[in-house]
Amino acid sequence: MKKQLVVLTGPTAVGKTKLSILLAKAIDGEIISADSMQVYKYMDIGSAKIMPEEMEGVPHHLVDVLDPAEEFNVVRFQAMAKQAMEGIYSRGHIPILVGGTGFYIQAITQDIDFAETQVDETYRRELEQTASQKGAAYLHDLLALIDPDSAKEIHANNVKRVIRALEYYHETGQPISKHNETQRSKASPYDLTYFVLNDKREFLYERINQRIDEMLSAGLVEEVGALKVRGCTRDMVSMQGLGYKEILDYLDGVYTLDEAVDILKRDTRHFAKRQLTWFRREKQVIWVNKDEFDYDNKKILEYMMEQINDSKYRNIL
RNA sequence: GGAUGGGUUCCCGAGUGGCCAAAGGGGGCAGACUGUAAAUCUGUUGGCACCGCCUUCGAAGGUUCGAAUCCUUCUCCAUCCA
Repeated sequence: MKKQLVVLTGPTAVGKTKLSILLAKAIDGEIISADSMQVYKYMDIGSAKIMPEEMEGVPHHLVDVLDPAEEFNVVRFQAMAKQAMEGIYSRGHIPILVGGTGFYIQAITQDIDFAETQVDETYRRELEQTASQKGAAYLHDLLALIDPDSAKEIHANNVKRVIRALEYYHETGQPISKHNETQRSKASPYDLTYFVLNDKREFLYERINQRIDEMLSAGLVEEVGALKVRGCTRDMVSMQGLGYKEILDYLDGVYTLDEAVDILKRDTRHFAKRQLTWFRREKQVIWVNKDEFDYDNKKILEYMMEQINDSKYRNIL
């Protein structure tokens, strides 16, 4: 029998965190954060991290556990999340995956099998250098030689993904396109209920702008300044987070504060759009449009409970 | 009151007689995504009955086979002189 798993996601600033607490209490769940930034310590304001007093006693996992200098990626997330889930199941609780990183969620719900190879940093750097010296097209041609399918799918300008495809072949001797294909066709090993909380686009954008203003008055600049003093630099994964990279640029004199804030707001809006695109593509998601519930979390929760109770039936279909 | 520069598609901004529904950028919208994913990348952006037609370049007239581009008047903005 499949184990139960609940996912609560949605675009940034839509209100996932608050709802997640209600949900966790209602189903006796524990929360696993599926968020690439909230894992990091000292990054509270910019990542809109939930604070201990807001948790209301609901156990949270993968929040505030890594140092900003540490690298984080899907594979690591997957391993940590799976481990947390084991603990949760053993306690007889239901894991609730909460967060906006669609890829991370997919890594769990589809149980993607990432080849357990070691990333060869030297090779990666080599490819990066080749790209900057001989151009993206050259690298893409290289990929076409060993994995024409991937070359067809990945745009030449998307250097990061071209590099990963090349890297994958280098590590495994297999084309990544083939690997992707087999992974894609897998069914979820969980009794899954996957919610996407959403709101009207204009309201969402408004909330994003508003939230960033709040972050600023809560001391975002100071937070980033402190990280800088700590030795955080742009090339760290943690400093690629929205709010961090822009404010870092401001502190480095690349932009004025106003410019940095405008860019941050815009990029966050763009991000929200990308998230939505991702979720639209996911199968078996249950869209929860806030306006259809009069923006009443109680009504939303009621609906979610129904869906969770129906999930067993639904997952057999 | 006078002089000069200027009003271009959602915004900024090129365009100075045909190759202009109009470069480029931004924003918006849409999409991709299987070890950096809050990353990275792509497409599209006047309307339609869409290989063609219609509406657009401050407004109204005019010149011309033909105008966003030339002329006239008006109007608004900016700067300068009074």
